[in-house]
Amino acid sequence: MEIQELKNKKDVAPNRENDETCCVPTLIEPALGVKQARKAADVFNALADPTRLTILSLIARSERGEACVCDLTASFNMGQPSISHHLKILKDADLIQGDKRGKWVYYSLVAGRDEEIKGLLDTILKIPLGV
Amino acid sequence: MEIQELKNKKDVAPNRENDETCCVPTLIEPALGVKQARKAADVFNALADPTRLTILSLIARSERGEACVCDLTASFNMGQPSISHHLKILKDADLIQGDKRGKWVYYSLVAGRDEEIKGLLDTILKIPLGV
DNA sequence: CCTTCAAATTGACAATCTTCGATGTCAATG
DNA sequence: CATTGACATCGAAGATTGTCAATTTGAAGG
Repeated sequence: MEIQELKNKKDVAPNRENDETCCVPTLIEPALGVKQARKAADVFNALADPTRLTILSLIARSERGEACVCDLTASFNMGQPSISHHLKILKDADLIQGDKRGKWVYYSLVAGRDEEIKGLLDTILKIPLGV
Repeated sequence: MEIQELKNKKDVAPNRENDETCCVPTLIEPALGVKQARKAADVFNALADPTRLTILSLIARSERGEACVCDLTASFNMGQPSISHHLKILKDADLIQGDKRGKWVYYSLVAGRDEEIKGLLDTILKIPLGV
């Protein structure tokens, strides 16, 4: 998850008049800030695990839009600490929020990003499984 | 990137009539197939790196919708093998395609998934950088 | 208080990822 | 056909990740 600065434009040849002569880069516009790329990668990284996607899906499709850790733990062949670990990653990426009520903690999609998150899931889940 | 089956429904208590008594999971509907979750996680994983996001952004915003490896290599403080490695990951996730013309290989967004990919990038890049 | 139970945290380990340097491949060119 | 340049592949080093077992925290109830 290391990050690197884009090289200064001056470091690369400025023009490509004759396209076939040599590899003279047409450097593209200020594409994406370093911080922006890092932040976006963090969000995608939170989504880059089957368990976490399933957790999100379970929460998104649950009757009340929330699920407690014990609900989730019961749904996987995996220890409770692992589920807590995944929940923390989703929470750090601002995808879910926890609400402690009594002894239980109920997780739901972050208010206001509800539709955005469901949209991301839907986009990806439309992809055919291939082969 | 390990995957696990959802536990059988029978493994968890079936009802939650009295909400406050105990943690009796309301198990949610067949949320997400294992294969589907894995495939989706692979795609998100390909997007979960700042360098790869920047590469995608450079390609998407380039004048002709494509860039050769030397263009990209010139844009990063990183060796050419590393760029090739990232390109392979993006290609394996069916996000980009390579076209060899002469000595050069030109990469572009996969035809037909053009808009989908740009949509994913836009969704995430709208996220405020926060703190 | 003392116990119980839900959830978070810690420490350890194996597996995976990012990067690099070195080498291999393949098209163009002389 | 030998060389050059663009790109891919390989092997290794170091960092990061996912999982588990053990422990800790914190609220509820006796």
